[in-house]
Amino acid sequence: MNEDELAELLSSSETNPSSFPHTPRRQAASPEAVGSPDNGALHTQESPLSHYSTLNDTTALVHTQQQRILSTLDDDSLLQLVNSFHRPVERQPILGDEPDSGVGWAGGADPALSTASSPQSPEDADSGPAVSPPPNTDYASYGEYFAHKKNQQQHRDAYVKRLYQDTLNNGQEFSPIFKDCIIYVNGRTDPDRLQLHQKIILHGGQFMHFLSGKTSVTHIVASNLTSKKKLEFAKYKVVTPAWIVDSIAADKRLPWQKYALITGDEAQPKLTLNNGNPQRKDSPPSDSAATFTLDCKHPSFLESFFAKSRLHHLSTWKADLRAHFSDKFVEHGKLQRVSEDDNVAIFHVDFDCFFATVSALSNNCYNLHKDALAVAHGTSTSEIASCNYVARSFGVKNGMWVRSARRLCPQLICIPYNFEQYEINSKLLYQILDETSSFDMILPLSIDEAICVKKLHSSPHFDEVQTECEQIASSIRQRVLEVTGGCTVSIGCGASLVCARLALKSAKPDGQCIVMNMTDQSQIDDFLSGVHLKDLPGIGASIVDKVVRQILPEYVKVPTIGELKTHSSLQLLTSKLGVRTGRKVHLFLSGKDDEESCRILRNPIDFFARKSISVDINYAIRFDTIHEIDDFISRVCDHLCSKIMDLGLVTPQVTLKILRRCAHAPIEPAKYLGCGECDSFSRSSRFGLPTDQVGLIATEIKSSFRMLACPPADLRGLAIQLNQLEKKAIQINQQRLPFGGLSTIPKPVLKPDSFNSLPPILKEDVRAELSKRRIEVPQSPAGKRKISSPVKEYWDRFHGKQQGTGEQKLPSSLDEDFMSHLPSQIQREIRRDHAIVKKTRSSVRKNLVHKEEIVETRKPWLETRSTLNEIDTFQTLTRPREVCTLIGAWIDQTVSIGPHKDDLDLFDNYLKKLASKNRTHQVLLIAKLMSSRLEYHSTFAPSNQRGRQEWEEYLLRRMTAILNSSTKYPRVFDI
DNA sequence: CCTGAGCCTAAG
DNA sequence: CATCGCTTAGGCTCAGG
Repeated sequence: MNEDELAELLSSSETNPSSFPHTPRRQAASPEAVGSPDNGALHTQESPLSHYSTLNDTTALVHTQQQRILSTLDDDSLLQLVNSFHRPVERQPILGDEPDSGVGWAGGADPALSTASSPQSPEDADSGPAVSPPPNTDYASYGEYFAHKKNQQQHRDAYVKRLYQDTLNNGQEFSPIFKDCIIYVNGRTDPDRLQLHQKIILHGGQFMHFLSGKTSVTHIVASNLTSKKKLEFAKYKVVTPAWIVDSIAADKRLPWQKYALITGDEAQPKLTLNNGNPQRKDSPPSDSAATFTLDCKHPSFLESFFAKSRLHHLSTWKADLRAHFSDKFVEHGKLQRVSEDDNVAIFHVDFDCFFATVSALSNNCYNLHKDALAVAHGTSTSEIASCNYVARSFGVKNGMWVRSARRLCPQLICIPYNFEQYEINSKLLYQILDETSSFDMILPLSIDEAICVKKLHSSPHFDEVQTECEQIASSIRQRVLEVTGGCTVSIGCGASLVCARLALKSAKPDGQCIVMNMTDQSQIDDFLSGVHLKDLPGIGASIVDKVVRQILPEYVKVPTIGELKTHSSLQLLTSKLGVRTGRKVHLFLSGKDDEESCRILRNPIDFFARKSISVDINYAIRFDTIHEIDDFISRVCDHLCSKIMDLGLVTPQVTLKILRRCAHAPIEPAKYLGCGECDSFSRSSRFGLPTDQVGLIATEIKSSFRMLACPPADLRGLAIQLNQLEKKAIQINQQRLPFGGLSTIPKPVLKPDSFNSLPPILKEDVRAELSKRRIEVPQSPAGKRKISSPVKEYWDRFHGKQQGTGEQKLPSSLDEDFMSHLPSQIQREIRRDHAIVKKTRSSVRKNLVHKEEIVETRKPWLETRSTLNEIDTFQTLTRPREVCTLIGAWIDQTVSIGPHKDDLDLFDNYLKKLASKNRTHQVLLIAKLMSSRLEYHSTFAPSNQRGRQEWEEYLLRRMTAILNSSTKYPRVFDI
C-alpha cells in the first residue's frame, strides 16, 4: 500500500458506512459487483475498501502501512486530516428531537428511500464506523444523508488534492482538465480505480464513488462492459481509462468520442458523415453537450443548464471582468480617478451584434452582410440571442422567438452558440484597448462592451480634440477588425457617459461618432432633441410608459428628449417618476450624467465591488415533491457557498425568491419548459453572524420556502441570493503568545469531535501518532452522544461547571456565536425573550418559590384572555403577529405550572382548523415558535421542569400528530 | 423620520 | 425534438417603531 492508497482510503472510507472493514462478497468483475444505477444507493456501492481484502484478510497490514504513512505527515497535515473527517451536523431545532419535522410530517418517509435502508445486513451493523449517524435522527431523509456523504467525500477529495499540489507541484494547481466532469469508474481498470481517482481529482474532476438514481455522472470510465451494462450505460459517455491518461499527457481534455467504449450508433458522433466538410448546418455542437435529459431533478442539471444559458454566461463574464479589474488595481496599487473638474473624453466601445458575428465567423460559411443570421438553440420558441443587421432589416430583434422571427424573415438562418469563441474575441478586444496607450482607464461593462476614459489636459481647441478622438477610434476599429478576422466594433465618444452612449447608438453598425466639439448647450440640445427616450441609459420600457402616460400629452407618439424637455420640469419628473429617477432623467435631458453613473468614473473600485451573489433558475423547473425541491436547494446553496468561500466572503442575509405559476396560467406554457406566466414572491432572513456555511444557509432557505407555501408542482422558478457580502474575518484560534509570537501561520487545532469522527480503523493509529507528537488526544466518550439542539448545547456550555452547585446563573447577554447558528426567525424570538426575561428575572424566581400554590390554583389561562374569546379572529389568522404574541405569553406564564387542559383543547381545535384549511405551514411556524420558546425557558429558567415537561409533551404528541394528520398539506405538497 | 422587507426596473 | 427565461445593483413603496 502506498500513499495513493491512503489517500483513497481517507477520501472514501465513509462511502459505505455499513461495511467497514468489510470482506467483499463479490468479485469486482462480475456483473453484480457494482450494481445497477436503479438498485438504490446503499447496497450497490462498491465498498471502497474491498480491495484490501486482496492484500490480506486481516486489518493488521493496513494498520502497519497506515502507521507508516501517518508518521510521514507533518503536524499540520495530520491535524487537518483528522479534522477533515468532522463536519458539524446540520441542526434544526424544531420540535424537540425531530430535527426536520418540517419534512418528516409533510408526507411520511419516501418509500424509495426507506427501501434503501433495508439492505443493511445485520452482520455489518456492529462494524460500522462511529461516524455513521443513525437514520432518522440527524438527517431529514436518506437523500440528505447521502448529500452529506457526498459532501464529505468532496471535502476530502479537495484536501487530498491540496496535499498533492503542495507536495508534488509546488502548491500550484494541476491543470483542471476534468473541470465540470463527474466521473465514475466501473469495474476493473488499468490504471486501477485508485490511480484514476487521484488523477481525476487532481485535474479538477469530481469522482463519484457510486452510481445511483439520484447521483449521476458525466462520464463513466470502464475497460470492458457486459452487454447488460452497455445497455444500462447507453445514455452516458462511457470511455476507456486511456481517455484519462491521454488527456493528462496532452494536458487538455481530449474528445471523449475517440475513447468511447460503446460504439453503437447513438454513441458515434455524426462527424464522420461530413468529414472534410466543416459546414454542418443545424447540427448540434458535437462534444461536451452530451445527450443529457434536461431534468431539474438531475444532480448536474444546474451545470448543464448554465453551460448553455446565454444569460448565465453574460452575467458570469461580467462578474469575472469586474473582479479582474479590481484585482489588477490591487496589484498595481494605483488607480487613476476622474474627479469632477476633469475634462474627459469617454469612448464607448461595443461589438456589433457580437454573438451573431462571432458565431457566423467561426462557422465560416455565411455571408454576414447578405444572409439573415440569428443565434439560437432551437427552432420555434427558442429565443434569439443576437441577430445580424440583415435580419434586423426585416424587423427581427434580439430576444424574439425564432418562430416569430421566421414569420418576419422566412429565410432566417439560425446558427448555434459558440461561447468559447465569444470569450476569445472579447479578450482580443480588451487586449487591443490595453495596448492603446491613449486611455487613462478602461472600464469593462460586459463581454462585448467597454468604456475607455481619456483625460483631456486643458486643451481648449475642441477641433484638435475632436480630430484626435476620431483617430483613436478609427485605429481601434481597424485593429479589432484585423485581429479578430472580421468582427466590427462601433465607438461612440463624448464628454459624458450618456453622450458617449448616445453617440455609440448613432454610430452603429460598424461606425464611430465623436461628439466632442460641442461648445455650447444649444448644440448638445440639438444632438439630443431627436433621441428616443428609450435610448437613454437606465430608461426602459416601464419608465417610458410612465412618462408617456403621465407627462407627455397623448398625441406624442414617439417620446423624444426634445419633447420631454419642453413638456416637463424637474419637479414634475420627480413627482411622477420618483425622486432619484426623476432627477436622473432631468440631468439626461441636458446631456449630463446622473450621480449614480458618475460613480463608475470617480470610484470604480467601489462601483465594481461585489455586494451580493445569487443563482436564479427560471427554466425547466418542474418538481413533484418538496423533497426534490429541498435537494435542489441544497445543490444551489452548495454552488453559492463554494463561490463565496473561494472569494473569502460571508453573508449575514439570504433571500429566497420563487416564481409560482399563476392560477389561471396553463400547466405547460407555450415555451418548452419555460416558466410561463408567474407570480413572484420573496423572503429574506438574517443570520446573527455572517456565515459561509452551506448547512446554515440551506436550512434557512428551505425554511423560507415552506413559509412561502408554494405547492411544489406550481413552482416555476427559484432564486437564492446571498446579500450584503463582507470579508470573512480571519479567525484566530490560538491565544497570542505573551512574548509576541513570531509565527504568523495559525496552526490547525484538533477539533474535539474530529477524532471521534474517524473511522475505527484509523482511530487507534491516529491516537498513537498524536500522542507520539504530544498532541492532546481527546477521550472517547462513554456512550453514543446524542446530538443536542443548539439551545441545549448552549445550556450545557453555560452550566457545565456549575451544574452540581444548584446555583442557577442567568447570562446577562446573548452569545452571538451561538445565536448565529439559529434560524433567524428563532433568533428574533430569543432576542425578544431575552429582553423580557432580563426585566422579569426576579418575578420568575418568585413564581418558582410559590410553585405549589400556583399549581393548586391554576385556571385556564387562555380562556381568560380577551383574544381567546375572539377565536374567530384567531382562526382566520388575519393577525398572525397577535396570535404569536398570545402564544408566547401563554407559554411564558404557564411554563412553570404547565398549560391548562381547557386551554389546550381550545388551542388544539384552532390548530386542527388551520391544518384543515391548508395552512399547515402556519402550524409549523407556531410549532417552531413554541419549541424555541420552551428551549429558551429551559436555558434561562431551568428549574420549572414540570410545566415545561407538560408543554414539551404536548408539542411532541399533539402538535406532531396534527402536523402528520394534516390531509391538506400532503395533498398539496406531495402529489 | 429612519429602517428594512418585498417588490420592480434595467442592463447585456 | 423542443430548449437552456441570468445576475447584479439600485430604486420605489409601504409598514412599523
